[in-house]
Amino acid sequence: MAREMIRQGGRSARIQAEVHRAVGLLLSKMDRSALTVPMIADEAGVPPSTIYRRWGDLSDVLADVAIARMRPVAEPDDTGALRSDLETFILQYAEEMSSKVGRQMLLDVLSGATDSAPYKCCQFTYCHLETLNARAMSRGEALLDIPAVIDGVVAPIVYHILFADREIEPDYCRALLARL
Amino acid sequence: MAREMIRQGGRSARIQAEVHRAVGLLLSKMDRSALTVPMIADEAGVPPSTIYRRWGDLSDVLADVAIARMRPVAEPDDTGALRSDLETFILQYAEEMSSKVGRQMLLDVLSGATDSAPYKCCQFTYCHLETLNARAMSRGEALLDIPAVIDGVVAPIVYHILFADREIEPDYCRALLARL
DNA sequence: ATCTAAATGCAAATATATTGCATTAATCGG
DNA sequence: CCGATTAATGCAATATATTTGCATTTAGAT
Repeated sequence: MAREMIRQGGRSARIQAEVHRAVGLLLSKMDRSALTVPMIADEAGVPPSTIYRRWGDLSDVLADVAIARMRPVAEPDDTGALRSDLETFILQYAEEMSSKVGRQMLLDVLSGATDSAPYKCCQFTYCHLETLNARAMSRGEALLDIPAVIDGVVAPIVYHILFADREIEPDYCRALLARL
Repeated sequence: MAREMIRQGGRSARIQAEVHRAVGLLLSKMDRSALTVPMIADEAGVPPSTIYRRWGDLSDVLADVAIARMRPVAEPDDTGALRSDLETFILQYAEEMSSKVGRQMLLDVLSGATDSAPYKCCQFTYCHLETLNARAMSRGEALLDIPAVIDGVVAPIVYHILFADREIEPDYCRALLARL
């Protein structure tokens, strides 16, 4: 349903913020699988029908919240060299996503009805890497082959998080990086 | 809920089969997002409560059906050499999973309440590759590094299918294989 | 300030999910 | 093969969630 609001101001924005806050609060107190739309509505102080109309269903609300939470709030750390910038970013990414809530956020983004959400989500990663490249460029370093980093490092990490077939330790991430 | 039946025979097995058949039929006729448990129950000729009790909820039923459909029914094709065996398998895997229903099956398996389903699902791939290795061994060929194939080929394919950030063409798959 | 249509709130109607209890039938021990 | 045991089912009642029509509010534009 409506990801982009047609009306930006006042009440509409307030409800969006309240719903996001409510979901965040509830997720911190209870299991995701127990969450319901009426619950969120109650916590946010709006009638359930408002949520159903604006978002569609529970999975859409959760996808919307998840992508909002994944949106980068700050520039990636500047460690002085591309190689360490990349390692820092990858280790942080792996740590965030391999937690229970991280994996669930990924699944929420992927399972929502909004076709563009998964694409947006991986664009966040892409943009991060472009920032590292821009920095490297200003330092005169060789640049990353971004698709190669995605395929060779990010993809295996995400794969093993989603399929839960191995732990994601820092050493494993470093080994993937070393293969580049 | 109950993935493994305690009672294997007669009615119980018949209901399981009927529910799987019903889901398959309905999925071929309508959109996944429109599917409901009462609908499946009606098509399968059982009361909805039976489905709720045995599986839990809709996402569990779909995960169960998806993993059953992904379970390999036959040995992978034998093309006479490991390299071509692997290429054949990968191209086939990519084609099956990159379709709309393939992507949805992956998500159903990953999102279901059964913790073991995602693991089982990627074990199917792992076993396939082991079969190729066993064959290669009998031919006296060098063996695949299976984790490297998963990380270097399968993971990027799955990543791009799930995040829908690029088409999965055969040439792309071949390029991934070439990097090994 | 006024107008217009999007967004909301409310409540009724509908659909879905849960649960207790009686019944059926798969499995086990003889 | 037969009866005993109990998991699994079917049914119906109940609780919960979702959808919808309509009046009202309000953001954004003129």
